[in-house]
Amino acid sequence: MFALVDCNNFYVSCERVFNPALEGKKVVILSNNDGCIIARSEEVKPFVPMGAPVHQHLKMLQAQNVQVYSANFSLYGDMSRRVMGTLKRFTTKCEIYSVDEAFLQLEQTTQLKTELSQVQQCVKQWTGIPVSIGAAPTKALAKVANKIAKKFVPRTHGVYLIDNEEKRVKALRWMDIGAVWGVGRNLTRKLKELGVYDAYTFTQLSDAFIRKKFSVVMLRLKYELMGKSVLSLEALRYKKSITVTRSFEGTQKHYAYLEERITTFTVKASEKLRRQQSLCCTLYIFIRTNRFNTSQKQYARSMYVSLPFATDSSFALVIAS
DNA sequence: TCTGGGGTCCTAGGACCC
DNA sequence: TCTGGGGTCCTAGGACCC
Repeated sequence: MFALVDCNNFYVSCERVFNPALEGKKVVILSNNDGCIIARSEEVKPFVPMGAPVHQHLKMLQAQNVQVYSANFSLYGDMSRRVMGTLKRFTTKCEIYSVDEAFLQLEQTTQLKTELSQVQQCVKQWTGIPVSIGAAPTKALAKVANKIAKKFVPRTHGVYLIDNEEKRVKALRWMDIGAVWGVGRNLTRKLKELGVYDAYTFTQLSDAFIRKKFSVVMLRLKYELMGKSVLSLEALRYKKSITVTRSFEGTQKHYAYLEERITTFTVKASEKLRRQQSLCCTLYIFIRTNRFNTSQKQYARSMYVSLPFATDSSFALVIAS
């Protein structure tokens, strides 16, 4: 069985740990430059979409008396490590999937639900972060179970298992196709055109049809939703690419400024590289104008720099950049 | 006026080889 | 007038995720 442990409103929860007065209050967290809303407390979700530009919702935020915070990523990273560290005390079979999610691989026993409730309580007690847990025979189904755990908290208390055929079918019939893991906007549109509106209907399409109309990725998804596990736990993951990018505050017109920023980003990237004890042999540098500015001509340039030897040296990388 | 940042994987098509 | 077939590797672009 796979269990997906997902931190509730992670960034907001982190802020609440250090400022308990925010508990029960409406809170949003903003991206770099305070441009977008990247996290919302439960109370805010109904009226502010994820990723929304702040300036379009300022009045609403004020009217609803929402507490607005700039992101503190180093704090969130630290809290994430604490949560993951706690999970790893329960099992070594743990895949850190993102800053606020982890898959655990566990034996299917009659005690599983009780054990997962204990995990949930332990994480809350040790880190202050509330989590929801969904468990099922495959990763994709664990994702579905997690959605249910979160959606029906009064009944599930944040823990839900899909551990028999009846629950699996019921869950898939309930699940909107667009909410399934791996089905984004474009695939949703395509599937709905074919009359597929829920996850269960998707699993009724033939393998050949899925392979022909979509890709091997979607075929794997079908197997996963059918309860046949094809995605395994990836406990150790080294990043294959490391990125440092920023949007600038306003329009920049001086070459020297760009040069300084690129140097800074390159140094940051090489620090990340050394932290995971890797070397790199290619550098990619790109720049582009504000893509939301429709009144002026857009500009975008990029280039790859192949290094003569693999390195993690800030110096070598900055010279190359 | 103001719109984030960091990742993964797959596929089609071109270049090249025998 | 006729112009193969099969393979690999690389890259850009597109899809997705949180």
